[in-house]
Amino acid sequence: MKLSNGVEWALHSCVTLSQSREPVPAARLAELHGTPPAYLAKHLQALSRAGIVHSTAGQVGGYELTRPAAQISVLEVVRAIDGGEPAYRCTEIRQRGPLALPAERCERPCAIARAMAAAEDAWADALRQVTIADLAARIDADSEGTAMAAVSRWLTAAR
Amino acid sequence: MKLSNGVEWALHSCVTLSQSREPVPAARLAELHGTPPAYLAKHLQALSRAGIVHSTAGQVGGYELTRPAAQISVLEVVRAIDGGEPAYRCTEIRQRGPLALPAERCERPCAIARAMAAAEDAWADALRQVTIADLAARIDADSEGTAMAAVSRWLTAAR
DNA sequence: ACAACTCCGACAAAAGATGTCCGAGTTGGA
DNA sequence: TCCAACTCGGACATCTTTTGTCGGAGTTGT
Repeated sequence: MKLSNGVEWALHSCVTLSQSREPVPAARLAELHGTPPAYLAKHLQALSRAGIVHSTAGQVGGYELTRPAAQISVLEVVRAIDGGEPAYRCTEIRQRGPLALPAERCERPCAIARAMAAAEDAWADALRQVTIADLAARIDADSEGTAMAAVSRWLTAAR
Repeated sequence: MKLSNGVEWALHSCVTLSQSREPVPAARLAELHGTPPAYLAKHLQALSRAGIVHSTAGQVGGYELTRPAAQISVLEVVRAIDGGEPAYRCTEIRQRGPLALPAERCERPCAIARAMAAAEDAWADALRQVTIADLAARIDADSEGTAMAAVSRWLTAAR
């Protein structure tokens, strides 16, 4: 079970975007994070499709959050990048082989699938309760209140 | 984020093994579950390396559980197949780019990594509380007490 | 001692993720 | 009104991971 690497870049990008009210180009975000520019842009497109960020073209274009950072959960970002499909998907083993069950007795999911789904629900709930604003606040607290100000300063100064 | 397909086969195999006190060959399990025999054997080897099952060679050989099914958690099986590495692993973005933090201020994990790790802990806790015996009992309950008996009967009869 | 059965690690094929490129559209200025 | 520069967006290679397969080594019962 491996999570796409772009999830990390997307989360950092959202935290960065929460510190700027002007649109930020993808190339600027890539420079700040030290990532391949074109590939980061690909993931930002996924965020745009999910309705998390809004893209404006043109000379002063770029990406910006569609909502306040406190209303964007980490789960939303992860789902946008990684896709909403569950990590464990049942192949319905019980309907194959010499002891195959008839399809009419398989309306409820398999007990194994239920257990795996419950675990994934717990994982999703944990991510749903954390917002982008929370992440920004925690990162700021880790650096004693200097990190977010530095990001905001760099975003406007580099223009 | 995708979980290996072999996890499902391994869990079903463990439930099946819990119903037999004699060793069961990998080919027999593959026939029962309708899976590629050689590939299932590969995953059973992983379970053997993790100390969950014990393999005996020879004419009447096969796989059997090393412990009572009530003492084997689902998490153990998942970890044995999928590997214990966390799904989200931090690339330390904060140490790259123009606003890179010095390494000595990065002893604690990044706030984003902490949030993701907490979610994975919740996922692992959910799977740790379910045992192979629980799965067998639930599958049996779903089929009104006929499934496990049928498995046990098929395992001995097909010999 | 033999023969048959088992597991086990090394070898290909397929899929997904990663990374890159150029075109379409839009905006600001002349 | 036109132009030029900048932006995003989807289509195109490259690469790692997963999936799947095979024959060999070892062990057990006859």
